[in-house]
Amino acid sequence: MMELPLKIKMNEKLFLRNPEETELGRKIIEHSIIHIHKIGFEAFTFKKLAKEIKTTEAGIYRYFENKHRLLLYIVDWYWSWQEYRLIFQTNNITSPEIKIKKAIQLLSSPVEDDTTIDYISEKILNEIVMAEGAKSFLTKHVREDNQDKLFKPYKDLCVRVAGFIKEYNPKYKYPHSLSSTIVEMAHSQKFYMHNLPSLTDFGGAKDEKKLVSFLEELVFSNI
Amino acid sequence: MMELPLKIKMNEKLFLRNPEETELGRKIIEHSIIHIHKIGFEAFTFKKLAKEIKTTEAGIYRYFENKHRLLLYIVDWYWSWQEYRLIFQTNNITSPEIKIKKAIQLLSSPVEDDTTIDYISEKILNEIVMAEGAKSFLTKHVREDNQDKLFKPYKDLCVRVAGFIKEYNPKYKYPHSLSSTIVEMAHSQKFYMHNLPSLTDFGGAKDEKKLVSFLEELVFSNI
DNA sequence: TTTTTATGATAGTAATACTATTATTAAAAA
DNA sequence: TTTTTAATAATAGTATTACTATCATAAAAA
Repeated sequence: MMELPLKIKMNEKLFLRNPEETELGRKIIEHSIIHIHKIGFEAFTFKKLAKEIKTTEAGIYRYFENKHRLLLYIVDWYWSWQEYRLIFQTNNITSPEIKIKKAIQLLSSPVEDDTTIDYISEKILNEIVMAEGAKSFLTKHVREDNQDKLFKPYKDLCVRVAGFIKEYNPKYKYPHSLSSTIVEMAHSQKFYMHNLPSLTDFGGAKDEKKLVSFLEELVFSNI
Repeated sequence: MMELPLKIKMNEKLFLRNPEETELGRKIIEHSIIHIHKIGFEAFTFKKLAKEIKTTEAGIYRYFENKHRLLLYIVDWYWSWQEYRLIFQTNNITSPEIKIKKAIQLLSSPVEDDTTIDYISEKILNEIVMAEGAKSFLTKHVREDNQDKLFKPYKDLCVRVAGFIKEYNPKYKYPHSLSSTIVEMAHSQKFYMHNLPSLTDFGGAKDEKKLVSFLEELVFSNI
């Protein structure tokens, strides 16, 4: 796959100090991804992360208000990156069918590291989003967070896919719900596949192709 | 709707002392539901709950190892109750089409309190499952919990609905994935509807009917 | 009646989720 | 170059969380 310079503009409310701009900030992002992936979001603390990157707890608090904001930051980054990939891969394609298929494939296939941003591992980030992503919005403060546009990247991606669906069939009544179903299922079915396989029909490890078929059938028999 | 005596057998690994059997135990369940609903699972603590029901923190720890187990307990209770309702409502129905429709309706429609168990509010429980349910399995110890059969009620329900799908069309390749998609979407689309409406096509408050139509179309155009 | 069982009251600990202060250092502005 | 600013390191401190432990007492079962 072709690579190109990538700069994702993040919502300023996510952080206190922009982590992209400093060495320490980038280290925080890099190692929070590794660390959350390793021990899980509940066990993850700023103190542990500080130790790992040889800074102090207070040092990390200068960048992020709390660990939930940091999770939102990396999850938002992930969805922005996915939308960026989708825009790139569907560019110049006119057929809505192919665009939808591209979207499904992009969201379902195993993620490989994109080397353009060296301090973020997209592969690990993808696993975090599968396992912890829902925690970014399953809180008592969803609505305030939503008003602060903190879910914009996820919503933008869903709206884009919903747009493809509308192009394919302008009369279909539930493009947004179908779109969020695809995006969510692409991630949660994979989580189930690895952890609660009886909730899926994808037993083996190499069954991402079946997941793609499932989602494609789900969409195209509908619209 | 007709009511009948209801006794749900809970997995013994969920608790240290069976909460159904004592006054204090039932109070713990009753008020944990109310309290988690009110302040959210992250802010919920045994100390706060203890104060509410005029017992001590240590008193609650005699029943549950930690708050995650308590969440699992009430979430499991919910899915057992839903499966029970589904069994009851599809009893003597032979048409798989009608059974699937019943399932969708049961899972999507607003929940009313079932008065047979006076210390559990199914209506509130349903809202908890929409907002916090995923946290029961989005942990680093999913697999051990799964081995301990702690997700059995959820899986049983999905397997039952998958069975209806197989009855309807034995050749359909993804009955389990489609089933878990329905069950999950019935809950998460409602959550979105109230909190992140742009991810759905259900704007108004009274749009549960549209959700039912969306899910029915999703299933029947597929199988 | 004795023994078991459940609860209440209280204490204590390590870890978490922060906030605050001061000193040091590096980079930018004057 | 000097001075100012900005970023980080080092340290301390607090309230809350997530538990464990102990002992007394009341109620129920044997």
